[in-house]
Amino acid sequence: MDYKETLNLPATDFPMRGNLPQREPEIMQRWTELELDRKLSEPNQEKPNFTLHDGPPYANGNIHIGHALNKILKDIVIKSKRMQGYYAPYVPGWDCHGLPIELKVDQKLGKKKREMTKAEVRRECRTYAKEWVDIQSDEFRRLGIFGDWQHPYLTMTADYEAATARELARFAEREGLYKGRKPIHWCSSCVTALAEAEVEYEDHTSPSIFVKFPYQDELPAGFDELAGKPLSFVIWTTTPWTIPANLAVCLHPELLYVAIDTGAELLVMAEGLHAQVLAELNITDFKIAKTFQADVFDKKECRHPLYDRASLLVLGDYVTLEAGTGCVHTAPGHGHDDYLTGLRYGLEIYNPVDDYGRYREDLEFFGKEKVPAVNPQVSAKLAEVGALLGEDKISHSYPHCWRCKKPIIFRATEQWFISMEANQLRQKALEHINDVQWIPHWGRDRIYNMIENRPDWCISRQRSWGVPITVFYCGKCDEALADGKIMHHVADLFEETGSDIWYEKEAKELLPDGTVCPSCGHDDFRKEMDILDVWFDSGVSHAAVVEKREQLKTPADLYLEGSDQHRGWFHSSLLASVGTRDAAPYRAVLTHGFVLDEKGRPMSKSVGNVIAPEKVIKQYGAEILRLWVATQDYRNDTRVGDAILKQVSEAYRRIRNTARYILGNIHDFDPATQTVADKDLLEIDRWALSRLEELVNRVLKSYDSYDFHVLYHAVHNFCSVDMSAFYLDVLKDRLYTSPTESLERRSAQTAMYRILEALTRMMAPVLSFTAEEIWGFMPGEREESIHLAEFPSFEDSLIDNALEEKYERILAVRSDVAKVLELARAEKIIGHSLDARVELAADGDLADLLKQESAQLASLLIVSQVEVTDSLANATTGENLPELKIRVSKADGEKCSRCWNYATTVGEHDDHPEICHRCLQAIA
RNA sequence: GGGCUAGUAGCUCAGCUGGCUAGAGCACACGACUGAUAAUCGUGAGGUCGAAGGUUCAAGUCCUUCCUGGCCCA
Repeated sequence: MDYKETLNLPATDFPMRGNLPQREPEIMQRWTELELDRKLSEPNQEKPNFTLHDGPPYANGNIHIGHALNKILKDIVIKSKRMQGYYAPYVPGWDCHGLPIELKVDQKLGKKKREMTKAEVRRECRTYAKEWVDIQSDEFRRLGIFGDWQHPYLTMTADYEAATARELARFAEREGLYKGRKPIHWCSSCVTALAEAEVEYEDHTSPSIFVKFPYQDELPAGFDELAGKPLSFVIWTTTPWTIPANLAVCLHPELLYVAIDTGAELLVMAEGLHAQVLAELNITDFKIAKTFQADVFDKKECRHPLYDRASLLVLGDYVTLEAGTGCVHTAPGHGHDDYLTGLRYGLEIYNPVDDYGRYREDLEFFGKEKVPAVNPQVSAKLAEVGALLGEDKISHSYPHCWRCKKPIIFRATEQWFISMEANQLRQKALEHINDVQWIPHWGRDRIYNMIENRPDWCISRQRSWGVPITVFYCGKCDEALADGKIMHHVADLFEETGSDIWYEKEAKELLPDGTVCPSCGHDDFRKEMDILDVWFDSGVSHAAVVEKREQLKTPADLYLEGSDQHRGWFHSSLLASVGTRDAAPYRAVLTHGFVLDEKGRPMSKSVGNVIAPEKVIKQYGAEILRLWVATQDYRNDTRVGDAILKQVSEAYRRIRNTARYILGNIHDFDPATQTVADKDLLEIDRWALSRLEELVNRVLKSYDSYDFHVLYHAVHNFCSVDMSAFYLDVLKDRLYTSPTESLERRSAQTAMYRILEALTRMMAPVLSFTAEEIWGFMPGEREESIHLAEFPSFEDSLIDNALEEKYERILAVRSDVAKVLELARAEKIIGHSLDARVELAADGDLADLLKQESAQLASLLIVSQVEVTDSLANATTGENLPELKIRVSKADGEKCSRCWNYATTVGEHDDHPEICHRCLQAIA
């Protein structure tokens, strides 16, 4: 007789292999049919609201693995919050304005662009951005990200642009907006400002000159020995044309300087550079008159070598000994450091160069001359007045225009700024930083230091694809009209048609009727043609999105982005919100690190180590990418590569197979009618549920603290160690051989059902596809999607510590026995563990435990017989438990052909000579 | 150069306020099973906790310096 027919073996259609690349789209189809995105986005007043506000990715290009990490993390947060009973809507957004898109469109249009109006070019940009929004939207959804994909926010829609303009108006109303000057890259040939991305660096030969700046102030105390001879500070520059704009000479506050006595005069330069400089200047006959620290010269005056004005001595940390003299020529209108130094010392941001690269007409000696062609004349003039110490040529890397390939210059231009000091913006922002929970905590220091030291926020860009700065200029007196009320009026116009109207209508059509210039009374205006920095666009999303959408709560509970956003979005959002609302836009900020390759290097096309999400999805499935996110401690940098993904797939397989095995064993279980009450459960089943409850506790806490990798390891270990290697293995005998309706079988099924049910719920935020798949195979009544269900609640009462301690000891015995079984296996005494008979002896407590548990030990050890005795000769001593003695031999009796246990009762019955007594009863 | 940050077995992670031979899973090697089978079970081998100093009865855990990475600035 074939006794296999009498067994209850696992049976399920749940496939062992995930086949994720094919199956995931099918599951997504089901989600679409269930309208999950809509159901989960619908406003809900009954549940507490949890608002995670999405930081908008830039709408250009396919998503990369960093986007995937970011969105999956957000999705895990959203789903876990929802499963904890919150209403947690997710409104995805995109950053649509800005230079990269404008440049791409430029490229696409080519020469055609010259015949197009700004408004037409902007329409092209809009179309381009929308295309990428749609592509990225599909890519994100393919990752299993849930959200209101039908109603995302885009920074280029009319309502958003109107909101942006309003926030700018608010700054204007509070007098936080002002016009100032700042040096930017400028191409005099193209007559245009250039962004950093449009600048190419190439080798270029420049003049190299040393110039004396005569000291004209009183000597500091203790410098008497320098009196009597002319004293000069020596600077070095490769841009003689900026000398006319010089306003200062910068020294390092801590480096040592020397005064060199050449006989006729005294020259000051850094101590660490003097030998080199004097050699270049061919000065051989000198002595060091004095060595000193330069800070005593702070704010003393030199005289400009050409003009009748002072050049201030100032201090700056950025002065180095790499080149030059350690005394740095400073023209605040022509250099970045110079500019910042100028701001610190209250110097004019002076720029005598016009849009075409010509000196202003009134500049003495060089009026109307073109820079940098004027260089030789400047040198000659310096020589003429005796200020030129030396002249040479140098080849170095120099910025060039990417379009016309000509060298560019750095020159101060008129720009719009948000003041960090007006309304104490800086001070308030720093205070509000402390109201926010920064995760990890060091995010606080990071952003604090940045806000503390940053200059005023330059918000203007000389471009067209963006929100216009809604300011007018008087056509007569050129006074800027940055009036809050008028700016709100323009914002109202944007609300209807978008900001394109700025480019389509005349100033007077945009202004309220009867507007006149407050300073001259004139009524003819022109529009500002600069646009806003895109960081301002995204920085006001709290106003444009969170405050406006009824599903969202303000301030948002969480912003979650990469740690680069301390400088980016967290930063601009904080300033935009504090500047207009005196409050931070977020309660908590969570950051993740960057995705590196397997060796820890940043990914780049040139290195060829880029891992595209698309490829991972094709090869492994989006689920593996999601699980990968959960394996990593994302607060630090994370790594990804083939080996790591393979490892994640293996972990996935383990979890999937655990679920499959349980499904196979509960296929005939009806939870509504066959559940065994807690008090009637077998002991080991209660143990399993106790372990489960500890897992539930751990997992819920991990979701709460966003420690997803902790929960991943906990779940994986539970599946591998508690379930697969012990509980489910031990259960096999009972499940397969016990009568279908027996308490033994139903008790095991009750436990397994509850375990899988809880496990599935807990994994759903991470393994969103697989959890749904399992959910569909579970017996019993349930929500139509796992994503409409909630987490299991933690029941402290289900944890039985005494029981767990007992099983911990039994597991230690089991581990020691396994080692001895392995020895017996090596000696060919046994093959399968059921071939074995185990004798045990122990001292003290352990002896009591073994005797007490002797009846179920064979089952727990998965051997045919266990005998507990008081002492054992020729036995092996336990490694975990030195008080334990173990002896293994071939089991007594014959192997039962039904349950495969050895028993002396096999052969006792004439009708069923091949099976044991226990099986005989089971099939009776 | 500055701000922030990381460095524990091949990989992913534990290791709380310093205290038992530094743990887990995976991968690897070897073996078992063939009633979880493109699965499952067992055993084993892997770490001078980035390096060097120091504090302490005691340091992966505290301090100093250095090395190698990452992000953001310059």
